[in-house]
Order: sequence, then C-alpha cells, then structure tokens
Amino acid sequence: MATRSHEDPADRRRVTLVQVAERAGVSRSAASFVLSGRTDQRISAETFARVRQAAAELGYTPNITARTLRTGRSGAVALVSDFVSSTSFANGMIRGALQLLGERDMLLFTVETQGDSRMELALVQNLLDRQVDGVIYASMFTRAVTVPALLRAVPLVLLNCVSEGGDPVVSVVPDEQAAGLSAIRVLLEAGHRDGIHFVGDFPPGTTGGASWRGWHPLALPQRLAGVRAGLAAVGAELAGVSHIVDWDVASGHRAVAELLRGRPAPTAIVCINDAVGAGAYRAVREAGLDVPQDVSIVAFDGSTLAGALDPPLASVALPQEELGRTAARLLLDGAAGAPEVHRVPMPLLGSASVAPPR
Amino acid sequence: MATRSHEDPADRRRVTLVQVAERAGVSRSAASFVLSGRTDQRISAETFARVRQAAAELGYTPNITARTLRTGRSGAVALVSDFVSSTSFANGMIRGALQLLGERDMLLFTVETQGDSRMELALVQNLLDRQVDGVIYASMFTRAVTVPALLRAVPLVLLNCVSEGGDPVVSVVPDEQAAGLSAIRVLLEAGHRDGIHFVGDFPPGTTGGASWRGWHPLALPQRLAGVRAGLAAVGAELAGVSHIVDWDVASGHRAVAELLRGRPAPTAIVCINDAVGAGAYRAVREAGLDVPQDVSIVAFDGSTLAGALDPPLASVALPQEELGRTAARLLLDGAAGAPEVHRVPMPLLGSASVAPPR
DNA sequence: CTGAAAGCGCTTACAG
DNA sequence: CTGAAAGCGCTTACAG
Repeated sequence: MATRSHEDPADRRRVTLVQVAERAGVSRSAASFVLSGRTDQRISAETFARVRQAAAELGYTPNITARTLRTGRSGAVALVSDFVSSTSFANGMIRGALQLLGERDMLLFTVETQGDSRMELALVQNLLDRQVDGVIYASMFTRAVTVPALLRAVPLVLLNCVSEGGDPVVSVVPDEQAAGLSAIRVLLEAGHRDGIHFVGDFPPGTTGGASWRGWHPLALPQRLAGVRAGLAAVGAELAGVSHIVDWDVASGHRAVAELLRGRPAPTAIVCINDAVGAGAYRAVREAGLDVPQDVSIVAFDGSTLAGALDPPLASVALPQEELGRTAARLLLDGAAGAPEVHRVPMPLLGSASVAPPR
Repeated sequence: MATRSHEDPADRRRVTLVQVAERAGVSRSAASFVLSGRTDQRISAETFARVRQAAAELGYTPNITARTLRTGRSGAVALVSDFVSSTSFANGMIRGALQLLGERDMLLFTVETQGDSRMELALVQNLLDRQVDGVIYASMFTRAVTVPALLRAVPLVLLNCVSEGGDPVVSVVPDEQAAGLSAIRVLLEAGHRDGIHFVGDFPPGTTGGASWRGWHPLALPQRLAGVRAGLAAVGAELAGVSHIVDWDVASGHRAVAELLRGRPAPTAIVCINDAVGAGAYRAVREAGLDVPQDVSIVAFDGSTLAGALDPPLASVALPQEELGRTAARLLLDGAAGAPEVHRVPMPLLGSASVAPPR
C-alpha cells in the first residue's frame, strides 16, 4: 500500500464484509458463510473461490466486535489474579496459558485485583460486559479463595487455588504434598534420617506476617504433611520444626543460625522456599560449615534464585507453565463442568546441595 | 454440571438499556445520556434520578461490545511483547501498566509473539480486529525493534525498545547510560580507580549467544559507555573488559575466575547483570577472597537475586514498574504523537558489596 | 444453492 | 428538554 494510504482517514477505514460481497458479486450471507468456513451451506466451489479471492485482495479481516455482539462469543478469556507480579511465579502461569490460548486463536485479558474485593468486583463486571468466554481465577500462592458470585455466570477454572468451603469448581494446583515427599526422599536416599529439620512453619497461632494478608498458604501444611509422611514411612520423624513469619532470606538466615547453635546439630534442612534456603546457606557459612558436606539443604519453588546459589539449591519446583497451560486447556475444553481438583506434579530440580550426612 | 447457572440461558440474559428505559419510563436516548454521564443534554433532575434508580434496581451494566461497535472505542489496550516470561522483567512492566490502566478503567490484553513475526502479525491483526484503543509494544530486553506496519494505524508506545532506524515513535526505556554512571560512581566514591574491571561485553565480532537471537541489547553499549564516561571524568579508565557470551551465573563465574588469576588483581568488578554478579561472588570465594573486603562488586538489573546474595549485591535496578506505568500513561494521554524517547532513571539498590580497596 | 431481512445493544444526530 | 430512527458490522433463520 502506498505511504499515503495510512495518512488519509478515508483510506484507513476497515474493509467490511459488504465490500467483499460486492467485489465477489455475491450476497453478504454467502460471503459470511465462505469466510467463516461453514460447509453446511453447499456453496459452489466457484463462489467459494471468488469470495476468498475478493477477501484476500481487499485485505479483509472480520470485525471481531461485531461478531461478538452477534454471536455472544468473544474469543477472549481473562486471567483474574490477586497479584500478577509480587512473585515471579505469575510469569510461568501466564506464559503457559498464553501458549495454549494461542493454539486456539484466543486472546487473554490480564487483570490484577490487588486483593481488593471492590476492585475485583468492578474488574469482573467489566470482563463480563465484554462477553469474555471464560475466566481463569488465579492466586499468587496456593490458597482457598472465595470466588465472586458473578463469575458463576461464565466458564471458570481456578488456578493455584481452590474454592473456599469445597465449592464445586474446577481447580488446578501444584501437587504440594507429593512435593514434600520428593524433598524428603532425596534426603533419605542420601542417608539422612534423624537429623532433618524443617524451616518455615508459621509460629503457633499465627498465619504468617502482614504480607500474607491473613491468607493461609496451602503449600505449608501440604509440604509439611508430605515431608512427615515420607519420614513416617521409614519409621522416622522430623528432628525439629522452626517457625518463621516471612519466607524470606533474612528469616531463613535467622532461623537456621539459631538451629546451628543447638545440639545435636541438624544434618539436613528442608526449607519452605528458595529464599529461606538462601538464608540457610548464609547461616551455614557463617557457622564455618559447608553446604552440602556439613549440612544438606532442600527447598521448594524451583526459582532462578535456587540455580544461582552455590552450590545450586535442590528445589522442588512449582510447575508454573504447566499449571497455566492446564488451566487454559480445562477452560476451553469445557471441563469447567467437572469440579475436580487437578494436581500438577512438582519436579525436583538439582541435588548439588544434598550429600550423605557426615 | 453443578455450575448449571451458566448453562441456563434465562439466567444468563443481561439487562439491557431498553429495559432500564422502560422501567424509568423514558426513551432509550434519555437513558443512554444519563447513564453515560452526558450533561450537555439538560436532562431534568427527576428524569436523571429515575433512570439511575432503574439501572441500579435492575443491576444494569452496559454491554461494552455493543458500545465498542457503535463508538469504535473499546476501552482496552494491548501489550504486545516478544517474551512475557523469559525473564522476570515483564512482571513489573505489566504491573505498572495495569496500575495505570486500572485508574482509567481500561483493560489490558497481554499477548506474546515469541519473537515469531508471523505470529506477531496474526496477533496484531486480531487485536486491531477487536478495536483496541492503543498498543504498547514491548521487548524483554532493551533493543531496536522493527514495528509491524499495521500498528501504525493505532496509538502506539514502545516499551523497553526503540524503533529501528530512528523511526519516529514514542518510546520508554531505562536510562542505561546514567545507570553505568551510577555504577561507576559508587566505586569511585569508595576509593576505587585503577583496578576496576567490566565483565559482560560480548566477544569481538559477536552479538552474544543463541539466547539473544541476533538482537543487540542496548543495555550493553550504554552501560559500558556510562561506566567509561564516569571513569574518564576523573581521568581514569577501565583496567579491563571481560567478554562473555551469556549473561548467566556460569559465564560470570568463569570470567571472574580467570580475572582473579591475572595480575594485578582487580579491586572492583562491574558486572553486566545480577546473574553474572552471582557468578563473580562464587569465583571470588573460590579464590579464598571476600566480597567486598578483597573485591567490590556492582551489577545491573536489581533483581531479587541481587538481594538474596550474601552480602546483598549493589545493583542498578531496572525500573520495571515505572517503565510500564509511563508507557501506559503516554499511550492514554495521547503523547503517542510526540516521538520522543523517554528515559526512566535506574536507581542504585544496596551497597553492601562495595568497600574501599584493600 | 442464493438473497433480503432481522437483530445483537448500544450511541447519537435529528426532528419535534 | 424528549423520542423515533439510523447505523456500527456482523451472523443466521427464513423464504425463494
């Protein structure tokens, strides 16, 4: 097209179906049938070809807004989450969802409620007003959520969360309990048994610090249950459980430093996430000890942080991308009717931070 | 099929403007004027109130698809990026954009082209077919991009990239050169001068490894230029520049290990990013040395990795959120017409990895 | 096989 | 001030 075409407002007008029909010398209906690929109308091959050619020559693409108004289907879904960006976790989930949606020619609205239910309501209403074909309702960390009633009007899949009170909604979550089992298994296989500590439970009677907003991360009880089950299977149990409020480097550092002052010293530590694991590394080093020769460490999340530590931290990874893909697939395949909880396996990454006990 | 509500067409029927008008006993036009807040029609106060009340009672919200078809404005914009998730960088950009868009009641489509121009074309066309009000075209790392011609039909802001060949498009990028200056300044202030090395240039004649796909990260020449300018201002220059292909932990480790074998030993190292900085930490420790007592280290990006290192790595941070906010603001405020490059300052985070030279 | 027509739910110029 | 009507660009039942 000539340069001037996009400077001239008249030229810039979109080509419509009417123009294609005129150019092909057929009716609007015929043009519509051909271009939407409907074969049940027995259009003549010649008509078919003429319409296709006219559309190609004019560079016609359908106005999706008009189609949506008519059909009620928009070809777009929405990912509603509390925080898209507090952790790097969302990245993978969004990517996974985008990949699958792309394969089906669907687009994704991304919205963030920031945990504010008024904002959530407004955003959900807005999405419904745009006739989204479905909604993925996601949480940044695995927890029970109260799904806005409005969302029941549309196909819905919960991502990284389950419905409060066991409401029947399709959910996709990481298999945290199996992850706990994996974490303990790598330690057991290295020969650890009676000196294994767990760092990352919340102090009794609390649900974590302000950053948790009163939400209970399901990862905690489930990972811990997996760890305990793995130990119980060999007749052992945790040597101790350290309580911390925040799952960050500083808290992990503090907790493990204290742990190392006690006797008998731990031979291995299971940390609730990679940041706590990084804090554990620091404490071990400050005590003049070595990871993994003196203390083995295993954590959860499988973040880039784990790989950047020295030695790389063995970590049971959140399967972010697979979670996103699965949620999108269930949504589009209409499995939104069968209210199951789908648990996605969490793979163990690395093992350099684990060695036999001294 | 427990979620039967969305199967039931009767339940799903939306309230329309006609129903509101009927209930309020006014014409559709009057109802429309009231509900869209137009004051230039001098609607009587009583009519106004009646319409508002009817709308509230019926729970009316306008069908945005219909409005869009009529007005040509959708109230949605799109973020088109090559990779949403390869780095954790996108997080902040998306969050920033979402924040600003939320303030203006706009929604965001997120699409990912995976660097494939055929996919990019299809996605952009789809977005235009949905009548998006504007597009933010983003890259995962700062580089020159070729903007698809189609996008010229719509308000456009480039985020974290500039247009190839200096095409006039509004761009928002981090101020990488000033960042280089900040990095060198913190070292100069600590007393370093003649023993400062830079780690992260590409080998001569190359543009980085496969992960760069032949794209040139502008961060490299600009950060390096800032570093050199800062040194030149005090009559000094870099003691050396190490070449690496990938900006990851392993490459940083290798390069710095080699550096430490040479004489005179470096007193300080500027690393092209935090992962390379993490590799530098490892190499320094393996050489039996200490950060920052023996070697000071400064890096770029300001990722969570930097904060998790011990001691926390001084890093000049990519202002992700601010970049996203700024791009969204420029897009909505119509500054898309003034083809400037907006440079957002990069703040220095931390300084624990810097000490006076031994 | 094809064409004329209705209608999705809005906004908005226009006449009263 | 208010109301009747056109029209955004499609899809689709319906009649020919």
